[in-house]
Amino acid sequence: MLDLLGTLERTHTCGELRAADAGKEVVLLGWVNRRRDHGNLIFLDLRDRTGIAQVVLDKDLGAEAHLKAEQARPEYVIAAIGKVRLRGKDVINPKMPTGEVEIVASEIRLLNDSKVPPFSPAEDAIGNEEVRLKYRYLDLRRPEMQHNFAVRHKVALAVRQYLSSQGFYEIETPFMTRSTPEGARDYLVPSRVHAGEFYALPQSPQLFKQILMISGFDRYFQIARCFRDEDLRADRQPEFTQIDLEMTFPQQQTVFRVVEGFLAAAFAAVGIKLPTPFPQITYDEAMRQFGIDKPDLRLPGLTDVKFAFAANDLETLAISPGLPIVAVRIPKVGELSRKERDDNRPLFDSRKGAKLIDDLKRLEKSFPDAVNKIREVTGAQSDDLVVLVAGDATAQLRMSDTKSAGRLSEREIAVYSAAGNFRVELARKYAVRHGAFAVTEQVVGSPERDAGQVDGSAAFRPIWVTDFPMFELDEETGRWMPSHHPFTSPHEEDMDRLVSDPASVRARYYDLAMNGLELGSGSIRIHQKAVQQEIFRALGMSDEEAKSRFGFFLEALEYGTPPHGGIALGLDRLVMILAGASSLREVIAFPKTAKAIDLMVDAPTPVSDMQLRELHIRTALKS
RNA sequence: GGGGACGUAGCUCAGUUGGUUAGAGCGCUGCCCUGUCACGGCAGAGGUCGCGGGUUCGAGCCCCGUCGUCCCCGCCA
Repeated sequence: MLDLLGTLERTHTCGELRAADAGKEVVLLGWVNRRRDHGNLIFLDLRDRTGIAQVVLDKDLGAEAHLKAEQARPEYVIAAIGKVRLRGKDVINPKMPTGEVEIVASEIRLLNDSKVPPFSPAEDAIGNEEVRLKYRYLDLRRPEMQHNFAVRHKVALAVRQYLSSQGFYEIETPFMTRSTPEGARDYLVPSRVHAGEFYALPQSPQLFKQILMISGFDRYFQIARCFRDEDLRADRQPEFTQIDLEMTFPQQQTVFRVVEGFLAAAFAAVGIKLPTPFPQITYDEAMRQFGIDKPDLRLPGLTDVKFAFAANDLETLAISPGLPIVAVRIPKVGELSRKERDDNRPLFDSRKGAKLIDDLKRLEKSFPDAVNKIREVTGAQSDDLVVLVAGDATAQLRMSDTKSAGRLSEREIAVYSAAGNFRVELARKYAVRHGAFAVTEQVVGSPERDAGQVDGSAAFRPIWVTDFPMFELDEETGRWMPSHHPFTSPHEEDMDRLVSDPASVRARYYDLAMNGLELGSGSIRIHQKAVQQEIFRALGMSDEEAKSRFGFFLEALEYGTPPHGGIALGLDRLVMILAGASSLREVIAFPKTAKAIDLMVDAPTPVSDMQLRELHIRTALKS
């Protein structure tokens, strides 16, 4: 028989009781985490969001309460009414925050029972994502998940407070909008009223926020849901949340200061000091130093070692003399065995003409001076792993090697990124040995975070990457594509090369990377209609096409559009970093599987013919 | 669209060269137990080996197909 709550009210949460509360009459409400039944003495661990408290039932002190406790099972919802008591010295549990006290219950009410759960929220070790996602409410009861969402809440709140203090208005934009067939695939919403027509869910509020600037709101932000119908990854969900902001009259640095401000506030909210300002690097420099546009600064970058070789060395080694030679150094990994090197070979991408030299010992036999210089210039300690990446002189490639004004050529980028990606792979594989990632885990898991400010300067390494190329060549179509989106402003002094040398045009586009993850990207936008039209043309879009897709926006640009710019940061990814999680699913309450299915509500589903008829839709499925 | 890993009790997993009645730990049920906190002790229940087909005297194990979960490539302006 279940009991009624009646007029009972909670006096304390389970996690808050301390020695100072001894003697208080309390009412605790929560879930039975565990029951330890000693016969005439029963211990119930009562759990709520705040923690766990031990409730004691002594048959001699109350047979009725004891009987209720005997009936209680894991995940029953109960009320424990009684008195807080200091535990005896020998039965204090130092592992629990509430371990110095216990509640001697005079009454237990069983408010609800529970089937035996498919897995226990009380257990630390949890597997099988399928079961976790199906019974998501049980999974979310686990303290770890509760913690992740506490972090998420605190971060979102800190961001709102900071941005509000800087004059930003939070303004919502529509979920049902128009499809703009660039970029990712849209999720579509059929219109009942307009047969055969569809709304699209926004991939981002991009054009709306620009129009809010045209509308004179000066500074806008939104914690905005975005939708992209593309295949999933551990760090990609079909719907995700961005901290989206836009402001009028910004310099790039203005945007940076705002973002640094709210990130520092967000980190502070979870007890971590994040130093500002963040370092900045241009895209070209990032490629040269890290071989990737989202550098992980927790490990050393690439080192240019071309100087160490003479021209005929390169010939002997079949290395392209015109391409860079860089060293990848991973500290403390030690010398690799033949087998380890063979195992690592598939992690190296040689498809675009990059060549890996991973046996420095062997190289040293023929080129002792070169290897010496390399060890010196990379600052390699004796237990550091060093490998070389260069251009393969024997590679047959149909890739343009034309350099445009001062920028990296495609083949140079190919060598750098082969090295950069290999660096990331090695870093991931040998994380235990180099220990650079453990620093982050330590800070994330540090219990001192609640008390005060933990130094995050070594654990979290943000960096701004600036001056991306305006366009990228689409290898399939041979068309120039915008690196970011077509509303990004080119550098004013590069404008005259839009047609003559598009590859050399730099965009006022910037990324924020942290620990090798892309956290966000933004740009200073185009605010003059003529420039916007020119960009559309450079992208191979006819004026008619531009008008039919973005006519409303081009028109808005005609009515006094102020210079403006902004950025969007992935809230889910940010929380993932701060929670020390390895998947977005750990920080999204109701995520979808890799096939974009919600296992709890079982979505998507077929709908009735009636519904389809109203929407003027017929499915093309073969039955 | 492609590649890889996994799928055996409610959960985590073992299962040898294809061979009799498929195991362990946790959980669950019952009984015992007054200081446990991953309580302990005794006894017990619990299996469509993801699903379908094939090979074989015989399949959890081999083959083909299929479904699901995860990771990656493509994709994600």
